[in-house]
Amino acid sequence: MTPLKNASKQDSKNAGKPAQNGAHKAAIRQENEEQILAAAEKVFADYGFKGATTAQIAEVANVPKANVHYYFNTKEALYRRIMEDVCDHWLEAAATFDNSADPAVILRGYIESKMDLSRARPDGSRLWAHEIIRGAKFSSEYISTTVKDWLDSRVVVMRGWIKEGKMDAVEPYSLMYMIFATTQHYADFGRQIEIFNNDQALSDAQFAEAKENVVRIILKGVGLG
Amino acid sequence: MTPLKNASKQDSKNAGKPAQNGAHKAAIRQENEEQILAAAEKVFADYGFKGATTAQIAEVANVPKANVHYYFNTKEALYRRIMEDVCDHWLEAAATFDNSADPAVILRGYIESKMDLSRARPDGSRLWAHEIIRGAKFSSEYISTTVKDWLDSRVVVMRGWIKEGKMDAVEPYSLMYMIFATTQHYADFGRQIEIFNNDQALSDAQFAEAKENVVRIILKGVGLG
DNA sequence: TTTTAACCTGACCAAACGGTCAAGATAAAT
DNA sequence: ATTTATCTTGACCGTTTGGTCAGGTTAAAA
Repeated sequence: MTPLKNASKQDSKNAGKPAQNGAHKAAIRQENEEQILAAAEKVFADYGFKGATTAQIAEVANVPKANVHYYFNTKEALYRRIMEDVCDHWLEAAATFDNSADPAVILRGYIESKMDLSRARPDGSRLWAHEIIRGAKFSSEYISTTVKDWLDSRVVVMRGWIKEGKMDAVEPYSLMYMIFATTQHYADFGRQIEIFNNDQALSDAQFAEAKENVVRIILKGVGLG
Repeated sequence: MTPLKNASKQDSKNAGKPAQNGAHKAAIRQENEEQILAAAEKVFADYGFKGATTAQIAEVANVPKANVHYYFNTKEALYRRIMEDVCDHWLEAAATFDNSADPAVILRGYIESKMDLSRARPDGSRLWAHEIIRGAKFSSEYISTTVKDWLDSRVVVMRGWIKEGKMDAVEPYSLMYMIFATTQHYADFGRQIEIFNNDQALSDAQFAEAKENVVRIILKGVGLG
């Protein structure tokens, strides 16, 4: 499988298309691309790569189907482009996991930023879930390099905390999987939570409470409470 | 949306088909149905309802496509039948959450049985994930009745524990969502965990360690450690 | 103003889709 | 032995799929 990201943003965005345009033309292109990308993210998030159709993406984007193929040659190219965006956002959340501060502060910050990401961009999380459930066909290289390197380095940091007696001797991988799972659950299983919440989406207050509960349980659970 | 389960197991299993057969014919039917169901669970788990194709199910089951439609009239009927099985298994795990014992024992037992279910039947969990991510189109009634009733009753039990000072004052819903998310993550995101584990599925020993870590973090996290 | 390059889209295509059916094969009931 | 009911499946059907393309429109460049 080819790598998810093997070209610069600019190259992949305008694959085989002009780079320099007049202001008006450029604006048209940008607006149409954004509209199609937003629609595709929704439809892919609902049905996954195989289940989504270009016709439905076009309908949601409110453009003719042929226009979708004008801006993004193939369904796969469109999917890859969106996966890049999702990965970029994930990396932003990952960056909050620095190691310049107190373990409790670091973990809290990371959990909170992942919860916020689930709240702000649930479709990205759901799309990622589809991708992994299906076997990470498009993104296994990205996971085994970028994400794994990041994860392994955090695991080293945490083993340091454990050795220094700052944290309980829990397996860092298990802890990280728990953080991934719990934070993303609020996006991926948002519909289920909504049903449990009497068919109403969580209010901002409810979500804030959930976030605080997640932080508290995990921090205390690893001896940082 | 029609209810997921509106007929007895026997009725839906042999929908419009004979109930009494000679031993040989009955054996043939049972074997073919099992083969098709097993194949369908895999394919639906990979691609979801819309993304899965009856041709692929037939290929995995090693029967002609027409035979799939002979035993299960439509793709939807086949999907519903498998969802029923998944729900039945979930109910078994749910049953381990009794309230006749110590809170720590109860929670440990429930978490462990959910982890074991993820290990033993990952496809069922992945299929459920597809169903919810997509918006619970087929199962919203089941969730809002059977599952919600079960969940709410456990929440009441936990609020009792909190009032009696046996457990920290965490929001029970947040705790349950964390248990759902973390335990199911080992099935739904199994491929990702595999990649992090140097492209090797977790060994029995690794999984047992993960299970123990999950139990320990959660129990301590809610003051039951 | 003319030319050129980009944008737009209805109509179309081959392949894949869920589902049907007639006709043959097999086994149970008579 | 004959009838009856079930199992089996290649061939087929109408629809949907991802993708193409000719020919038109629009705006930037010359």
